[in-house]
Amino acid sequence: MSSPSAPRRRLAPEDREHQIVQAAIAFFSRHGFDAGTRDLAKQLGITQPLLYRYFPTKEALVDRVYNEVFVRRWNPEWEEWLADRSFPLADRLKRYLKDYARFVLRSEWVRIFIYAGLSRGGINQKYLGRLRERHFMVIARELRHEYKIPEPSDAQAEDDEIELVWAMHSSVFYIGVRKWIYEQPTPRNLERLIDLRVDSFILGVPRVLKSQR
Amino acid sequence: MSSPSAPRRRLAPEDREHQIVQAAIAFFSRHGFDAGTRDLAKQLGITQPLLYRYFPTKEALVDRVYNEVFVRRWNPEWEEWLADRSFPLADRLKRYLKDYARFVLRSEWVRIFIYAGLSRGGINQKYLGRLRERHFMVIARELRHEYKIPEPSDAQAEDDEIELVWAMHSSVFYIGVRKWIYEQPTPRNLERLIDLRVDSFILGVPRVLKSQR
DNA sequence: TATGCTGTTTATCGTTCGATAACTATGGCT
DNA sequence: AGCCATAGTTATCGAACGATAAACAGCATA
Repeated sequence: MSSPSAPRRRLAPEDREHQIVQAAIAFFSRHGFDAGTRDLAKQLGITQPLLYRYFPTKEALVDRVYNEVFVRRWNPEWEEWLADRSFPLADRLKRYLKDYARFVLRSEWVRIFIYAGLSRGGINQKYLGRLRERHFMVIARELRHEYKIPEPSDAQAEDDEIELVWAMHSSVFYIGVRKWIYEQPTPRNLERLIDLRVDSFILGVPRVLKSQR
Repeated sequence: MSSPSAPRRRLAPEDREHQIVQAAIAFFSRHGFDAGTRDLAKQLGITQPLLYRYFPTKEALVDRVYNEVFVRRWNPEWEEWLADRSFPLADRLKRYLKDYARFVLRSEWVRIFIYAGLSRGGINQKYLGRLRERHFMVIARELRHEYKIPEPSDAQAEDDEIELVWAMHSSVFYIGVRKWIYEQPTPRNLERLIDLRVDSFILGVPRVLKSQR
């Protein structure tokens, strides 16, 4: 609770704006983007019209939230880790997925990503395209290299590879869905879950791909 | 479009109620449960207050939608298929997952399930509990039997099994998330995707579990 | 200490929401 | 053919929404 008569505090515009965006991320990720601007303002300890000094419409604030969450915070090192052949692929995958999970398996990220898909079809497609191009394709290539798998002969075989990467990758993200969307209890040590998934991926997928060719 | 002046049609109450529920499933799954009752009524070609003759509140209608989608339509044969040792486990898993996918990988089901989690924490926990008890535990047991894996020694080892089943199972459901939430193009033949996932599961998971014990 | 810019609040508008009450008219029945 | 129970409509309420205009007040500057 704030004090009974909160003193009116003047902030520098960039500070206030940053504060609003951060609060909006937490607020909308919890209550959805249909939640009211008055409740958001109350959470900030400011009045509702003040939001409109910093954002012309609610829509603009929502756009800002999406951008803040998806466009920023993307670690360019991930791609380098995955391609670094001085480590076994299993280790690279574990390192990558653990850091990626640390970044993405948070309440706000998971929920906003899902909200985005539900209410604005296509807003996460840019993100997913980047994921496919910069991570999945690299993983597929490295997998072929390390396990001497023939190059895909046709588009079908190419899809198969990506699909199996999707399966492993999404099974990690889905841990976040279980926790933050379904509110299910999740095994405490995430690193172990990732190790298990990567190990079974490494043991299973190369043999499946070889048997297909 | 309906004709300019639609004649007022009187339906038997049970017919009208059924019609409303079906339309509500389609409508709310597309636009979310915050969408207005007036638009739903328009889609039905009736007026908004008529909805309140059949459901006391919007909340009641929403509850009805959840029940219709999750509680009904559950094939009890699934559990039998999974436990039927006259077939190899791989075949059982493929048969089960393909039928389960046919049931669950539809726009309304996927979207309503996700909406349910987002706005009503815990409403899908009953469903997920059933999934765990009746499918995941059976799969884990059959896996141990077919691949001569020692019984789990502690709760940790038990969780590991379930987690690896989760990984495969969720990677199938996630195909629906990609298609109906992210609106991504998805490889046309779903059966092949399931075959790939099950094969890599069967090749990878037993070896991971054995190496853990 | 007085001034002026501007960050912030109060008051309020028009719209849309879920929900209720009163009126209308359909179609099975005698 | 006429009756009447009730399915369905029209009209409307109060609350909550996004957004705007005008009044207020904190704080750097002089």
